[in-house]
Amino acid sequence: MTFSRDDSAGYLANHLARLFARELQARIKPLGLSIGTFPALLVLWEGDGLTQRELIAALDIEQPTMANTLARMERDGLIQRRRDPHDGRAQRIWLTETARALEGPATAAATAVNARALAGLSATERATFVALMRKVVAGLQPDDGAV
Amino acid sequence: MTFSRDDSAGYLANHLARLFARELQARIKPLGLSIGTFPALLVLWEGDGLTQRELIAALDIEQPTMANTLARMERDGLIQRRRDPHDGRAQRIWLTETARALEGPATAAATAVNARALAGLSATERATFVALMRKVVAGLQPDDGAV
DNA sequence: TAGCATTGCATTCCAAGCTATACAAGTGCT
DNA sequence: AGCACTTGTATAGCTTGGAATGCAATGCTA
Repeated sequence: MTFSRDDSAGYLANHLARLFARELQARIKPLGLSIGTFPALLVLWEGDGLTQRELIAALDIEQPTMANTLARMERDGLIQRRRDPHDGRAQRIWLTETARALEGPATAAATAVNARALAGLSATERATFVALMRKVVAGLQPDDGAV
Repeated sequence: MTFSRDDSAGYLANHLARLFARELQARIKPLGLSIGTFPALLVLWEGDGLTQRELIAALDIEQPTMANTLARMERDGLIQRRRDPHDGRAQRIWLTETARALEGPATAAATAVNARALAGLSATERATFVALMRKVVAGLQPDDGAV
């Protein structure tokens, strides 16, 4: 009775994420983007001027990871950081024109990746798949040591 | 019509994998293991004496990643590498007693993580979830530029 | 059998994620 | 005002993942 990788949700989730990452990277590299910045951009395209803390809350990323990602984004001309006038600790994050211009092509690339990934599933299966992932994420999210 | 993270299979897969990784790491760190070695160990527990190339094929990991992982495993006393007598390029990978002894506790930890992750799903949902992940992985796997 | 292509692995360099830690700016209390 | 506490970021150091490249051993073929 060995532990079977292909029956393990965790193993499959890891494999799945790597495959998605490979696909997405291939498609957005030509745009000058890398996958780590993508989640942050998705949030900022909806509205920028957020603090690092707000981004973290939206994305469930650890703070040092986000700090690091933002540093790369600033280096690569995707964002600017300006101190919050009311709170000297915080910085508000603003997209550059470059980053704004990438919203269309970048989300199109992500949509294409999702489409390719789910190509083998029926419409019902796709909906089920996404719903189940959402459910598992939600259940795993907090320190749900609930009774 | 913005791109919605929580409707995106790719975003969810990434989030899911991070949550699984956090959980598993917490549980196997006390054993002296880290998550990157886990897939390799699962294969080797089924039978060692494999080459790096064979491990890579089993796990769909890039070669430099595996080389790196194996180097850490050797450093940490989990494996030994011995040259293949018939092929001077290849090395065969053998588990140490330490690594062998960890099979029980480590797979128990992974099983516990899976159980916790899927706790909110019915038995049917669990089966569906795993089956769908497998299907998407399979579809994404090759360079399926099929006509 | 000499030359070339292939194979197996290592190395370098980078991104992206994490933990642990540090530190400065704000807040609250006295 | 002074102090402790909290909050927002940054830094150091590690793991895990990949691309690009190098190199030695092997295999193939003319």
